[in-house]
Amino acid sequence: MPELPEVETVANGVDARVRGQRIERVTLGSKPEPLKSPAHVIEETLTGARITRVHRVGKTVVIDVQRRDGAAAQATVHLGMTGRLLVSQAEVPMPPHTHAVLHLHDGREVRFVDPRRFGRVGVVESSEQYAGPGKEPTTIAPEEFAKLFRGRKTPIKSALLNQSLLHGVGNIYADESLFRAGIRPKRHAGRLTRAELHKLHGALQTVLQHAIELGGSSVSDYVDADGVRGFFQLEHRVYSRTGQPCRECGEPIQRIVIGGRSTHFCKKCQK
DNA sequence: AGGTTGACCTGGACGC
DNA sequence: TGCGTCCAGGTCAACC
Repeated sequence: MPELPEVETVANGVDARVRGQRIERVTLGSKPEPLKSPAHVIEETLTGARITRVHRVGKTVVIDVQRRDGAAAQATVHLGMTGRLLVSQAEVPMPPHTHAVLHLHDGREVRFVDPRRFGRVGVVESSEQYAGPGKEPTTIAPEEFAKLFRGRKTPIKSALLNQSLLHGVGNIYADESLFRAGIRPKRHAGRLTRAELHKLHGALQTVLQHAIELGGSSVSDYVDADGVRGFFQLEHRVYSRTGQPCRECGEPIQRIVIGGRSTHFCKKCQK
C-alpha cells in the first residue's frame, strides 16, 4: 500500500497521538509473526520504554523510544502493501490480522494490522539511528540525484523503485513523477540527459510534497492513523488511469509491465 | 555487481 | 450465489 507520502502521514498522525506515552506491554500475535527481530528482543526493548518521537525513514515508520535505563532504541514498522498502524482505545474490537500491539500507559493501544503479511516489525537496540537503505528523495540535491542513475542500464522506472538508491518512492509516485517530467518509463536510467534528470528531480519532489500535503493517496483501503483517507488520488495523472484520456492531451493512458510492476504513461506527453 | 524474475500472502473486483 | 481468474501501494532470494 503505502509509499513515502502515506507513510509520512501515518507516522505524523501516530506521533501526534502517542508521543510521550510509556509502553506498558507488547503483544505479538498470530504465528508466523511478521517480525524482523526475534519476538523476545522486541518485547525486551520496548516494554517499559517511553515514546519520544514517531517519524518516517524511507517507507518505514520509526518509533524512537527511551528505555527505562535511559538508553535510546527504535522500533521499525514497515507497512508492506496492506499494513496499517492504528491508535485505538483498548475497548475497540481487535481487527482481524492484528500482528502486534503496543499497550500504552493511558489505556490506548498502537495496533499493527496487515492482512497480506508483507509488513515487518523490528527494533534497533543500539543508539544508532535507523537510516534506511538509500537516499532521502524529498531532500536530495539535484546533482546527487543525477549521480544515482549514472551508468545504469535498467529502465528509469525500475531505478526509481530501487530502495537502495532512493528510498520511499513506490509505484504510484514513480509513474506520476515520470509523467510530470515527460519521460517514458522504459528509458534507460543511464541514458537520460542532464536536463531530463533535473526535470525528474523537480517533478518527484513536487509530487511527493503535494501528496504529503493532501494526506497521501487512498487507493482501495489506505487510511491514516485516524482512519481518514488521503486525497492525492484525485491528482493522479496516469496511475490506475489505463485507457482514460490523458489530462494534458487526451491520448488514452497506456499500461505496460516493467520489472513485474504495472506502469502507466502517456505516449504523447512522455518521450 | 547489476539486472530480472518469481515467491511471498490475502482479499476485492470482475466475468461467466 | 458461486467459482475461477486477475490484480494490488513492496520486498527478497535466487538466478543470469
